Amino acid sequence: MPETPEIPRDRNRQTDTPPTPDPAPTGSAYEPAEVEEKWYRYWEAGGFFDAEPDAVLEGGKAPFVIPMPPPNVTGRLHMGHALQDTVQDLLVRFKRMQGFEALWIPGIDHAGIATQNVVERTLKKDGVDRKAIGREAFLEHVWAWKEEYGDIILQQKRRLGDSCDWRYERFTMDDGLSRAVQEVFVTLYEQGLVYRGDYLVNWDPDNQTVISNEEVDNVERPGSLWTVRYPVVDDEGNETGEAIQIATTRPETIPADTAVAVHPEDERFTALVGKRVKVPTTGRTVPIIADDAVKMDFGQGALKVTPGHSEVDFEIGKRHDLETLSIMNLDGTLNELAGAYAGLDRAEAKTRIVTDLAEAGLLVKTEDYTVTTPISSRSKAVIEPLLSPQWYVAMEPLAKKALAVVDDGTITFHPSRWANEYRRWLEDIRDWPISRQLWWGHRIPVWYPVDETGERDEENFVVSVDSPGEGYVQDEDVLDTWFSSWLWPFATLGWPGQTDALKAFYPGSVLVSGYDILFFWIARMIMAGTHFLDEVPYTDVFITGMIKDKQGRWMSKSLGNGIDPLDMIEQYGADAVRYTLGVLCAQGQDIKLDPAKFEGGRNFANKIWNASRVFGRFVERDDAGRPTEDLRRERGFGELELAERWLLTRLHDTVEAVTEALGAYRISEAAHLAYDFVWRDFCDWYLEVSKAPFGETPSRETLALSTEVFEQILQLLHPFMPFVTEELWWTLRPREAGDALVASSWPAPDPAETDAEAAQTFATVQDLVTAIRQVRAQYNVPPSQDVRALVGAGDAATAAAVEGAREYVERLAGLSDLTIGADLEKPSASAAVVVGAHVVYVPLEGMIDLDVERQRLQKEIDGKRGFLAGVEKKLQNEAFVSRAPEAVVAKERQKAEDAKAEITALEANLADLG
RNA sequence: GGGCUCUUAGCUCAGUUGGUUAGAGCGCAUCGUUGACAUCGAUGAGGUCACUGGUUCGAAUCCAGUAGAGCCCACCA
Repeated sequence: MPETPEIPRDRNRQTDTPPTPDPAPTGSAYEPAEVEEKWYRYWEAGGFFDAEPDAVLEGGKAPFVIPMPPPNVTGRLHMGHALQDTVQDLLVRFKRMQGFEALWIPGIDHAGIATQNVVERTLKKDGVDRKAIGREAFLEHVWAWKEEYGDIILQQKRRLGDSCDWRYERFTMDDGLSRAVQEVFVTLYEQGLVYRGDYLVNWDPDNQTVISNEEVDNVERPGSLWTVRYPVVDDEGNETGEAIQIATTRPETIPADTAVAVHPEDERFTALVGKRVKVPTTGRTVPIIADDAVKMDFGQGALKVTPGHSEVDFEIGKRHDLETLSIMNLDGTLNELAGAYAGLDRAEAKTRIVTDLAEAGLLVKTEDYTVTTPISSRSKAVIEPLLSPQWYVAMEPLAKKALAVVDDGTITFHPSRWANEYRRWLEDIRDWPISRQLWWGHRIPVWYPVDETGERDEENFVVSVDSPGEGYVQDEDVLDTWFSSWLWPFATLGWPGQTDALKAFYPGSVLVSGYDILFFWIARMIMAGTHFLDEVPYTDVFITGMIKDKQGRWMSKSLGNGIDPLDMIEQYGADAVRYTLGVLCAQGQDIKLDPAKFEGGRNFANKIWNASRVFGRFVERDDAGRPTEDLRRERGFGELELAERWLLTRLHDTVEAVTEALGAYRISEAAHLAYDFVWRDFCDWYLEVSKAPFGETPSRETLALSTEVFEQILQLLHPFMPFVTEELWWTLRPREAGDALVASSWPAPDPAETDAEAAQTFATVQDLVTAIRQVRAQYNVPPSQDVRALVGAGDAATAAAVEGAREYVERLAGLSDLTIGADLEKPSASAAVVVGAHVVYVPLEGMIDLDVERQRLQKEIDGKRGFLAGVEKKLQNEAFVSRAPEAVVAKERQKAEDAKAEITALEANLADLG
């Protein structure tokens, strides 16, 4: 049995003193570099990311599990990782705070071809040739390379703040996973789902390996379409003078033709079917056959059949029992079957053959033609369809199960349209060629008997994890990289061992990935999970958009348009990068990324930092700078001031909305909601209103409430911006060691501490303040100059409400005097603004230009009238009043009334101006 | 050849089941250095939601079509 991975069982939360936060920041700007590293070290060493099977199995905690898409061992962190990791970490931290036993499993993929190429190139620089040193020595080099560079990307992920449980870290080539891979191969073979087949494969002549369909890109390229004469011959082999014209884009494969095909219903050729033609460039004659696959309207209506080098032709060949000639070597040169062209590279051969055809008078014409060319997505080499024996997985039985779990809703895709893509692929799936002609990878567990001469018996192989014993040699090939990564969600937990980790954390919760590996990986993981464990690997799949450059192009080395996330972290801070990516992560559209966008995140982090200083500097501290006093609110909700009741109400609503949005993977929305609350509500209004006047210390009650709300702000923002929030967390009040923000609970404001009426009143205050500021701006009243204002309230009750908020309005609008009354005498030479049920007069003796004010009022009145007209038209519409819901109609009526009152007030003021 | 997505302010994009006078960030304009923050504050300008038609009392939102942009599948040699 494979080794069960060693996962420590004790939660090891640090009890040492946590790092010292900067207690009384003196600079005006937040410096992320100083705080990020120390907190990450504290979190990791303190075991704050640890997830324990026992907590689930015995503690009754609900698990939340995300398998990290393992980055390639050759990889460096790029923006795609940064985006996906941000989402994953956000979810993991959020769920962890919500009380889930949250596990994010990290690891690395061995990335067969990519790694082999990298190491091969490195060796070549030192003059070492892979083939010369042999398999064993080469693999030693690869392992050495892996040991040296293999975990760079995981270190980089730490910079981003990834809260993985690193104790679970795995590598797709480690012992446990290797064992799992081999067993899966054997199991599938025993189930009849792995087989060896001799078919046309996608051959990459550069890397000299087969690749799967998914690894091939079809690229349109300018090329040529040549029309070639194939002379018809009689039974004796003499040319009859007739000929069939054939259009082809691949004249270099002519020597491998084994038939010429026409459509059975094509009357132009009916008489010729059954006769033979002479294949140009070779003396061979081949039959003219009839097959449905031929398109009558393409070229001259006749097709050369080359079963050894074309998939369609291969199928035709099977139907007509044609010979399959393979004229190409594995390196893309032609072999001896190509006669005179043997030894030439395929491109060279093409040119030569065209020239020779022309000389022989067999070339009818050459046309420009756009050729769809298969390209290896990795090496960019033109793929050659070649006949080659390979190992395959029969996919249909696996696909059926994987389809069922999406159809029945066990797995949900976000956004849902990806489920359709997924279905489309699975419903029309082809068998998966899994063998690769590489050295770096999982060796195929197939053993061939060898005789004394060393001859391998290809027929009587044994499929087994371990060698059957003396006299057997193992298959030289390795398995496709994806054949190990499709086991990732459970192999990382110790499968096929029945470990506690597996019991506790399988099935997982969410997979976050880009759509680029939907087929490669996501779909196959679901197949593997449902097939081998009878359970889905996760219930939710969140598909992110792909990161493009500013102009919408893919980021690539050749274009040099990549943005290095580490540079961005250095420049703006990890929190800024994370927050910005969170904002941009809306509903799976691709993201055009301009590095300047990170400024927004940086500014937000800075804003939070500075906000804490408004009240944070009044917190008493010891010599080490730690807060010594635990300020707690003593007043009940009802005793709080208006602004405080409003703030708590907004906090409650915001937390609720953010929680809901995160739960539904609406990351961008959650980010915006939190931002608005922190910046607009907390900073712009609450802090401005509650700030102590110059030279005064705010009351303890004010400090207590500010601390309380800010603490929840930090919790709310922590999944987005873990570093700055953790740093500030320790500056608010004395905390026990280990009482870190990362381990705190997701905020849950008391629904009883909300007050819709207070919120309404405060909104009126905001409107009044804004209105007065508008007047000040309109008339360029400098902030240093105090003005008076008069608020005429509609009735005594609203007047009283505004009276209660008098101080706010005075302070925020810069008023020297505020008169409030239900029935005010309007001062002369004043600007008038209507705010809901209130009219605000701002006396501007000497500052006001009556003409300008008249114009402004008229414009305002016209606007309101236009609006009113629209509303009244709606209300006069019998159909609207009778068919629209009552609430909607009532709302419209209210709008009309408000507009009328506002117009009346404004008109009165206009009249007063004379 | 099939399928999917996108088109909303100068730019980049939000807009959940159809009901706001259509929003944000950046940019732009005007004003602002007394103790959180100029990585800031206040105020403002800026949109017939690609186009056409339909459904509906009501459409940026639903349906059909048109035009652009992009992506994914597919054996037209």
